[in-house]
Amino acid sequence: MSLDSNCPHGGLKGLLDKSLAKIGLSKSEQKKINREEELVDLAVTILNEHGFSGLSLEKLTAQSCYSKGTIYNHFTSKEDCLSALCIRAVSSILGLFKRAIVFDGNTREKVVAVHYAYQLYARLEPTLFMTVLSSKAPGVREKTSAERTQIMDTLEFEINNFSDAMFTSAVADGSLILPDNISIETLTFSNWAMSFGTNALAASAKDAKAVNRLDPNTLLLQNINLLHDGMNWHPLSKDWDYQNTWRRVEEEIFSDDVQS
Amino acid sequence: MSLDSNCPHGGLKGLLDKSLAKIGLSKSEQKKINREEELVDLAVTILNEHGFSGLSLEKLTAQSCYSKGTIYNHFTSKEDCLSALCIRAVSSILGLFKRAIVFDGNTREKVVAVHYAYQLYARLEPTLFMTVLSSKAPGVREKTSAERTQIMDTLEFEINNFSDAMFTSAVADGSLILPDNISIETLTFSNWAMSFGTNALAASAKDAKAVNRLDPNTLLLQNINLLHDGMNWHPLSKDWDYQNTWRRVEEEIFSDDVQS
DNA sequence: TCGTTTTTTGACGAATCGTCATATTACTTT
DNA sequence: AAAGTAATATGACGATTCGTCAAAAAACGA
Repeated sequence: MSLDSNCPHGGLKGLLDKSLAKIGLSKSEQKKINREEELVDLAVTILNEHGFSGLSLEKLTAQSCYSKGTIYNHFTSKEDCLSALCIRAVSSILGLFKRAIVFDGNTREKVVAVHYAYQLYARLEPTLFMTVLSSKAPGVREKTSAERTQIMDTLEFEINNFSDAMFTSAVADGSLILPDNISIETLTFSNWAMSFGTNALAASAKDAKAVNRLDPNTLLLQNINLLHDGMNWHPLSKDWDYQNTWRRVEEEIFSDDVQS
Repeated sequence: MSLDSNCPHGGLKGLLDKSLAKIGLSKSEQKKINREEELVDLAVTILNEHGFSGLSLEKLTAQSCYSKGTIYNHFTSKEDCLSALCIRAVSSILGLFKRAIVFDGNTREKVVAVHYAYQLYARLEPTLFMTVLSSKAPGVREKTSAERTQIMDTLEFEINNFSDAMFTSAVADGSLILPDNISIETLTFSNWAMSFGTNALAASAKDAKAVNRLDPNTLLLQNINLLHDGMNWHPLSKDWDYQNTWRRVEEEIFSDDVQS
């Protein structure tokens, strides 16, 4: 992302204030925000290099140009930092979802596109993807600052509404009829569970025989097709080539991201 | 489990050798095995009390009656210890599966019973349940001793065969016809992913709105029903009362476990 | 009983955690 | 521009954890 550094000892200090003071933000507040972004970027690097348990605020301090105190001024604890990474991850995912949903197709295809987006993120950023789960562990949540918990809740609310809306519009256009005793909320959760479960297992157990005996590229699509067929969502997979949809999503929406 | 202690400073030393020397096991080898069991028990306690990141071999040393060196004689690292917990978890789960599979019903009901067992374990031992995932993270696997990795692979193979066999017999009795391009292996994985995803999210995100707006008791059953219907597995959920199956499994097989 | 092998012990250095008194910087007022 | 005040940054510190290793103790064999 940003290669800029607010490093107090760096030579660029003050040169990059271009976008500060966008109404109501003091110089220092803006600086703090920039630095936080910078620190999260760095934390992502460390997370990818040293894995989950290798992430320490000690390392973050050492690799940044700031001191212990400053770091702890941003993150109240290692867990709080992890939650910041989680927020980064969920924001990115939501961004991908919003790109996916405009796919040109029927509602079931649009949802396939969203699942594609989810899987893409899990594949490109496997560790970051898993932070979403780890940061909800009791021990982590407790040590997360109130503000960050607030932000996470908001994000979660937004992603939930996004998902609910997909199924609501499918019901509206008649392609999906809610099964007995199954609510929109349940469908949102079913889709989330299947997609999360598939991606999590595919990522972390990819060496296991249960996983590597399967084709990773179409794993999620097959699972999602089974689920959507079970919801009796038209057109059913026997009547529509969702493999083709999958390819189209890749080409038409995410071709740039796949290369990287 | 075992309340016995092989503690070198304890007063019971040597009193409990009853079952030693079952062909080929020397006294000391047997002692080591007993102690390992004892240590894993203790590690489970610590894991449940202090959570995932609170588990340290330091604490294990302090709370056991052994010294640092002895502990490190059993577990080459904290991660190796975590893998031992994972093995404990998977063994327990496999045990529950074997109890569930004899449920008196059709093949789809039997699989529902197995999913019930999985969910039961996730509910009774949430942290231990999650070790199965955490212990597959790259950083953990690398630091796990070769012998333990071997054991985990064996267990995984066994649980996989168990699952494959369920679907094979469903195909054999005609209730399930394999959809196009869908293999037994894929079905095993789909079921695993859905069940794991549901249980993991239900456990770790139970405070989140996406989850707590739903009924936790039937969450998994609903998701599994959608999946099995999608597989076109007879009898379909519209033609059979799987809620009743769910209750029967609870009463007839796991009533003792539910209380505890 | 004595000597050899194996196991156990706990002290150690390195890394990490989170805190806090002090130093520095930024902002305001004159 | 200088002085004063408020906000921020610094890094030393004690506590905890990690994993190692030489020495002590126990187990074993003759």
